[in-house]
Amino acid sequence: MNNIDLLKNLNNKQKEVVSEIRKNLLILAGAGSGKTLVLIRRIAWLIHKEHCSPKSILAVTFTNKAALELKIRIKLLLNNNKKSSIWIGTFHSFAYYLLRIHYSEAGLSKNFQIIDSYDQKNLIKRILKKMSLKDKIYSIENIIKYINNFKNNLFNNNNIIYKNNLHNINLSKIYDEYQNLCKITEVIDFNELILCLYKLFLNNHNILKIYQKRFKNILIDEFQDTNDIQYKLISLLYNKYYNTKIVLVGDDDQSIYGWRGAKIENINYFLRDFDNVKTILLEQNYRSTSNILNAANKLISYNNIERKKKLWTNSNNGKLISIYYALNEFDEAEYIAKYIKKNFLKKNIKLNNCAILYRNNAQSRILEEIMLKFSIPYQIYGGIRFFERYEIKNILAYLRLISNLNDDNSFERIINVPKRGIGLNTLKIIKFISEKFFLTLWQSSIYILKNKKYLNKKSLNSLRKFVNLIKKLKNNIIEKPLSIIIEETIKNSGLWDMYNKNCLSENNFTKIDNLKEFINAANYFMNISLNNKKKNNLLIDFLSRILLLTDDIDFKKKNNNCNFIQMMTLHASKGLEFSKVFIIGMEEGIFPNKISFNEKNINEERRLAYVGITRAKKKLTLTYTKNRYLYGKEIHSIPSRFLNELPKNCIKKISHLKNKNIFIKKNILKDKKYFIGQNIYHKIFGKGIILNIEILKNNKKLQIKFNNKTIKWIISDYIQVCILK
DNA sequence: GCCGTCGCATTTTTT
DNA sequence: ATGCGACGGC
Repeated sequence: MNNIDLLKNLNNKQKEVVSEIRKNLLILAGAGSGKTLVLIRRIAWLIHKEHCSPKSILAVTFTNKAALELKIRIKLLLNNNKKSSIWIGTFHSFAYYLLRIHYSEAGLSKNFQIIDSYDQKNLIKRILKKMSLKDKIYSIENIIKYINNFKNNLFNNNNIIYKNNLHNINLSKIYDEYQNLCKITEVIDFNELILCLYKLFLNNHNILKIYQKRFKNILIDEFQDTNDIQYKLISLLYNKYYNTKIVLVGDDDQSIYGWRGAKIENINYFLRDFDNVKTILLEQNYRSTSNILNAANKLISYNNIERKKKLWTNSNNGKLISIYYALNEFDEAEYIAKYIKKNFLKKNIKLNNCAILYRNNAQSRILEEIMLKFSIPYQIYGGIRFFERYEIKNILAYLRLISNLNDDNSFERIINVPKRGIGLNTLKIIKFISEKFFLTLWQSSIYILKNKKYLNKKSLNSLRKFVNLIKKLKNNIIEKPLSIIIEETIKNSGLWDMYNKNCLSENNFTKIDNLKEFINAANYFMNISLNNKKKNNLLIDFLSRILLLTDDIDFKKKNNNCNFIQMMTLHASKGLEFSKVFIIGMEEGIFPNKISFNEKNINEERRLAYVGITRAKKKLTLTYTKNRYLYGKEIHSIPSRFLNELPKNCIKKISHLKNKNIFIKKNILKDKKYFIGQNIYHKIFGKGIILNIEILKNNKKLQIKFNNKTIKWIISDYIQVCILK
């Protein structure tokens, strides 16, 4: 391999990225500008042209999927069958990897486990219950935000200050208790992973030095989505006297994780804090038609922020962007289903290159329903992930408990699953003792079994049975392969029987299926870690690793050759591309989401729309509805402001609403019903539209927006249905 | 201790 | 519409 190959088919800017090795680089890479290709070529360049050791390269991606893609493509390019020693992964897996090695210097226990956001929530719930704080300020969402912000911003929690000082005191009490419980149950959360590594480096210069010396080439992808602590971590790893070279790749227009603490400003900080930085703009888009690109550019220009770059393309106009106005979300889904039938299935065109994107996961439900009805094969990314399923959580809890008896989270989860006669009262006693003597729930149970006075005979018996079961399961794991351990734990714990008993019910059938799938996952994991030296740690490693892998390694045989339409949230679509893209629910309140109706957040929503639009290569369809069911009620929707921000010459509007309106009107008149969005007439106030309906005893109360823009609640008796064209 | 029922609140995005 | 917590009857 020579340098000519590595620069082949690249534009001048791209060539610069691949071959400029004397400077730190800030690459502002627009959507579809060949970013991944360039990254891969650069890594190859470092190895082949500059003779850097693969071990000197650290490549951090945002998701595991991106990491996997990078790994595969590099392997292909390097034509190398050996296991590559380039370190590629997410910040979280990087932190995990190092903390496993340096656990003791980091102040962690040897077998520490990671908790995901679900466990985090449970833990906080338990703390709140214990402290009996009921105020709305102590809602779980708020507490999670507080704790995560606290960690992401290195304890500078300036943005959360409540007027009432008691709140601050309580919040910090909750925080301390949370940290304390994590410590004694030997678990750490996602943010703590990064924070812990940061502190490790900060307090142990000898360790930091090892990695500064090793990682001379640092590449960070999706830099716009890094947070404070990640930025600090990068800064620590960088040592100009060791000649470290950093390449940051990002796109300020695609920053969509502000709610998770991501700071676009990091891009500017990098320019401010680092020497010898060269900024390179990748502005040529190789993905989309110019209609799609123009629409994206126009839309994002409404953010009124100075634009660092502007995408352009050589490709032709292509098809117009369709905007479909649907009656409601069912009509919306049916339109897509019919489109797919007509343009894909009947023509035998594969669906893989086709995606439906939505703002929130709940929107996928109707889609699923309709796709099933029209027999269109689909595949959903995200949503309830495999490892978040109830049955999987249960087996995970058993495995975690037997590898760490002090894992209270897991203990509490499965002490009575399946039912074994240990109810709330027994649990209360166990908790009471644990608090009194500063014991974990497991230790407390042992204590109670010794000092029989705390429980009656029946309860004691049930508890003893449980403790013995766990001991038996624990003894069983010695000297056995991982998948066998898991299989036997599923069977011996009683979980299998619990779901198998009435497997006639569809629900339990899939649950059993998922458990089998979980065993497969363990097998898969065993195979890829075959060269691991220590078998004892395999279970512990497996349990933590899978939490970090949640997003993409869906063990349900994802086969790219299969013919499925892809469905996912806009967030999940980042970094992907499809020939044909639908974005649904283009309505105020949904997209942009109503929680984001302020300037800062609206900008992020707009960037999200930008991300969605730029996923499309050839054809884009946006849909919105007239009415939508929300929280069990039908509401009248208002078209998303983003629709108005698209250039008129790039779009084409489609609606079959007129026909549908007439059809419905007939029904309504027959049933004497009112519906939201219906046009009505009032003797005094004139014409108006129904916004909301409330049912009274004998008639209905209607909220109506009249043509003079006033909104009133009116009893239905005084209203006449008005037939409009 | 278990199970069914009622009423209440809750709907953003994810490593 | 769904899901969770509280409550009461068995």
